[in-house]
Amino acid sequence: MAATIKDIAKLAGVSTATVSRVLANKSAFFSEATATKVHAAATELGYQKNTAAAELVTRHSNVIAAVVNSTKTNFASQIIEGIQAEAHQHELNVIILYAGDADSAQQRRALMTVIERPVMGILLLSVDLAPENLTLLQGSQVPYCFLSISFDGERLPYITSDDWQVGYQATQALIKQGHRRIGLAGVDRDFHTGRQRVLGYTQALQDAGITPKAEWIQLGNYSYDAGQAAMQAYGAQTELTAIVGASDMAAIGVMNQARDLGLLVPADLSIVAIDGTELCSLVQPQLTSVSQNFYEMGIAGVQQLRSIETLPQKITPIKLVNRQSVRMLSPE
Amino acid sequence: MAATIKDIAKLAGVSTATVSRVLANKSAFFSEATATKVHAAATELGYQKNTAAAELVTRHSNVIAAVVNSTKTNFASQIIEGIQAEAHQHELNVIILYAGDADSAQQRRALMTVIERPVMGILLLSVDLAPENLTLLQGSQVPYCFLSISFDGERLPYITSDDWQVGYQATQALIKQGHRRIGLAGVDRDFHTGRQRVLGYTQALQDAGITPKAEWIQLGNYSYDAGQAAMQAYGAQTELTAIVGASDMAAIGVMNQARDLGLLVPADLSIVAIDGTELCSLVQPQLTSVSQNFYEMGIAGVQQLRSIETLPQKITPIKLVNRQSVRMLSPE
DNA sequence: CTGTTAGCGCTTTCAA
DNA sequence: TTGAAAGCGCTAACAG
Repeated sequence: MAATIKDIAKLAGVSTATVSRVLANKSAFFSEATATKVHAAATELGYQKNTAAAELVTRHSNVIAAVVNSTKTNFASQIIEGIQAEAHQHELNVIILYAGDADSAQQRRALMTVIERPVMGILLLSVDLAPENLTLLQGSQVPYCFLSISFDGERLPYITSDDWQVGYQATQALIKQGHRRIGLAGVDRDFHTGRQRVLGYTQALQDAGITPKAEWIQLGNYSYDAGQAAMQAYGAQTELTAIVGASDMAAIGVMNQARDLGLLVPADLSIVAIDGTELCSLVQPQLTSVSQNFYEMGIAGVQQLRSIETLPQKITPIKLVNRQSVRMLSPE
Repeated sequence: MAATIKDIAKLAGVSTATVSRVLANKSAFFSEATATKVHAAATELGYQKNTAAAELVTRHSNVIAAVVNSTKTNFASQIIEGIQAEAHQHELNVIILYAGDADSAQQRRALMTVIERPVMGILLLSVDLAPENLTLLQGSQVPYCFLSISFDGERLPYITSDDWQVGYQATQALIKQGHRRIGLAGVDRDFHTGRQRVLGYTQALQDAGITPKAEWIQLGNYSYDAGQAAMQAYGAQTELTAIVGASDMAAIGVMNQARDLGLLVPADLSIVAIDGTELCSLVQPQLTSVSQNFYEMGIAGVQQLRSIETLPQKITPIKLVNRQSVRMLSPE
């Protein structure tokens, strides 16, 4: 049986109120003498505070919950690092929950575990909530903010990159190197994020006077497999000289499949990845990428939760990072 | 102000006890009629249970906390998936905390957040606890188990692979392909796990009549950088024909550095990685590995927590997975 | 089947 | 500076 403030009170010969005060360090509300007694008793009993009980009365919590869509999202860790850094700066603790990929039941489970307990806010990393779960979240009164995902009509609070720009800049980087037949591999057009990337991609081509063919865009779910499948669809004889991978994983899928088809990167095919996680510098050749600032997303997310007024949307910067997967194309 | 069972009780015209009963679905302790009334009232008020309050009285929690050493541990996600699968099977929820790499303060923070609240158990993934934090953990009365890490003298509960075997089998795999001058790159000899791997490696060589030179073993912290540094130390003119990477990351570091030195894998240098995460099939050539069963570690961890009797240690199986980074060496 | 009562461990007025 | 008392939201005897 764990010791409680009651036990301490008895041992120190004071009231529980006093114990509570010195333990909470409400200085100027107790004397040095009693403080010493109380602390002594506490250590003697190996006292561990029951924060849950305290939160029950203060109706206040210092934990932030980060809900992640799947263990496979390789950029999540960067966001989480940002969250932790900012949270710890403000004496906030963070817990992480995995909500599964597109599994409404798993999402619900994760949401429930945090909603049913006192948390000061919920950050949803790249999770596309099922409608019923969104209702649940909104009904919970807990402040929340989506990270690395955006929405169309609904006015949900989110922080992410400008996905249109992401698509545009990735494509433009290739155009600048002389490429004109450029694919886009592994995007998901079912959601806002993907649609924006497609739009940016298309616009970049059109601004260069290029009309993209429908088959240049290969849809998918941003995964390695999606990248592979896309490259298979393009085929060894593809007219494309460059491809934008919808994510790092997709880009790697494209690259490896290209190699299997006998295409060398970047000699035969240039690739730009979207995300810019450490994966890009792990593979050979290292992938040039449009890199998102995931760390800052995390920071901004915590700030959003802490701010009273909700300025619903925020955009974090992106930048092109040149590595080794793009080659300048000389005019044919 | 969120609705409580009191509100429901009032609205439904019953006692809070009854509300509690139907909401907890203690069937046979209430009539259909009242149940309907209560549920109606609950939905009308948008009631959300305060589980923290409930746990306070039942002194019971259904959440398992997984403490992970760092966001960079790339195999953690597999363990977590195992944990979740097993946990959900038993109506348990899981939360994850990051404890930082070797930062005692961060460790403490993570531990505190879970110890101060009701959790049914704590799983520590590959975290090497500072002595004072171990004391903290043990004093908390909460069941715990280490995963993917082992200890020497102390009788701490842990579940992991047989690291001696890991080292032995990785080395042996190379020997079987005709290699005799084999390095070990990126191991950390400061901890039990690393020491065991070194021992296994050494024994495998000796069993083949080979006496390893001291410089064949390059110490490090299992990271990409450690792998790179190791390969740099070996140098382009190395006598080694094969290297065991202490982790996937280390192996990739070795491989990329080797390429920078003009060495081709596996033509000039064979590599076996330890861990066998998806990283191994992402890189080119794909890395042959001694693969650990991380998913099963997660499952076993939850089972350990649920079992009354603590059978302190458990070993999960490993297996050699042949990919593309090892080449048979013809006799010179 | 249902209500009354007590109490989980803690904080916070209010009085002293 | 301290203690008594009330109560956070919930569950669990116990009695009816």
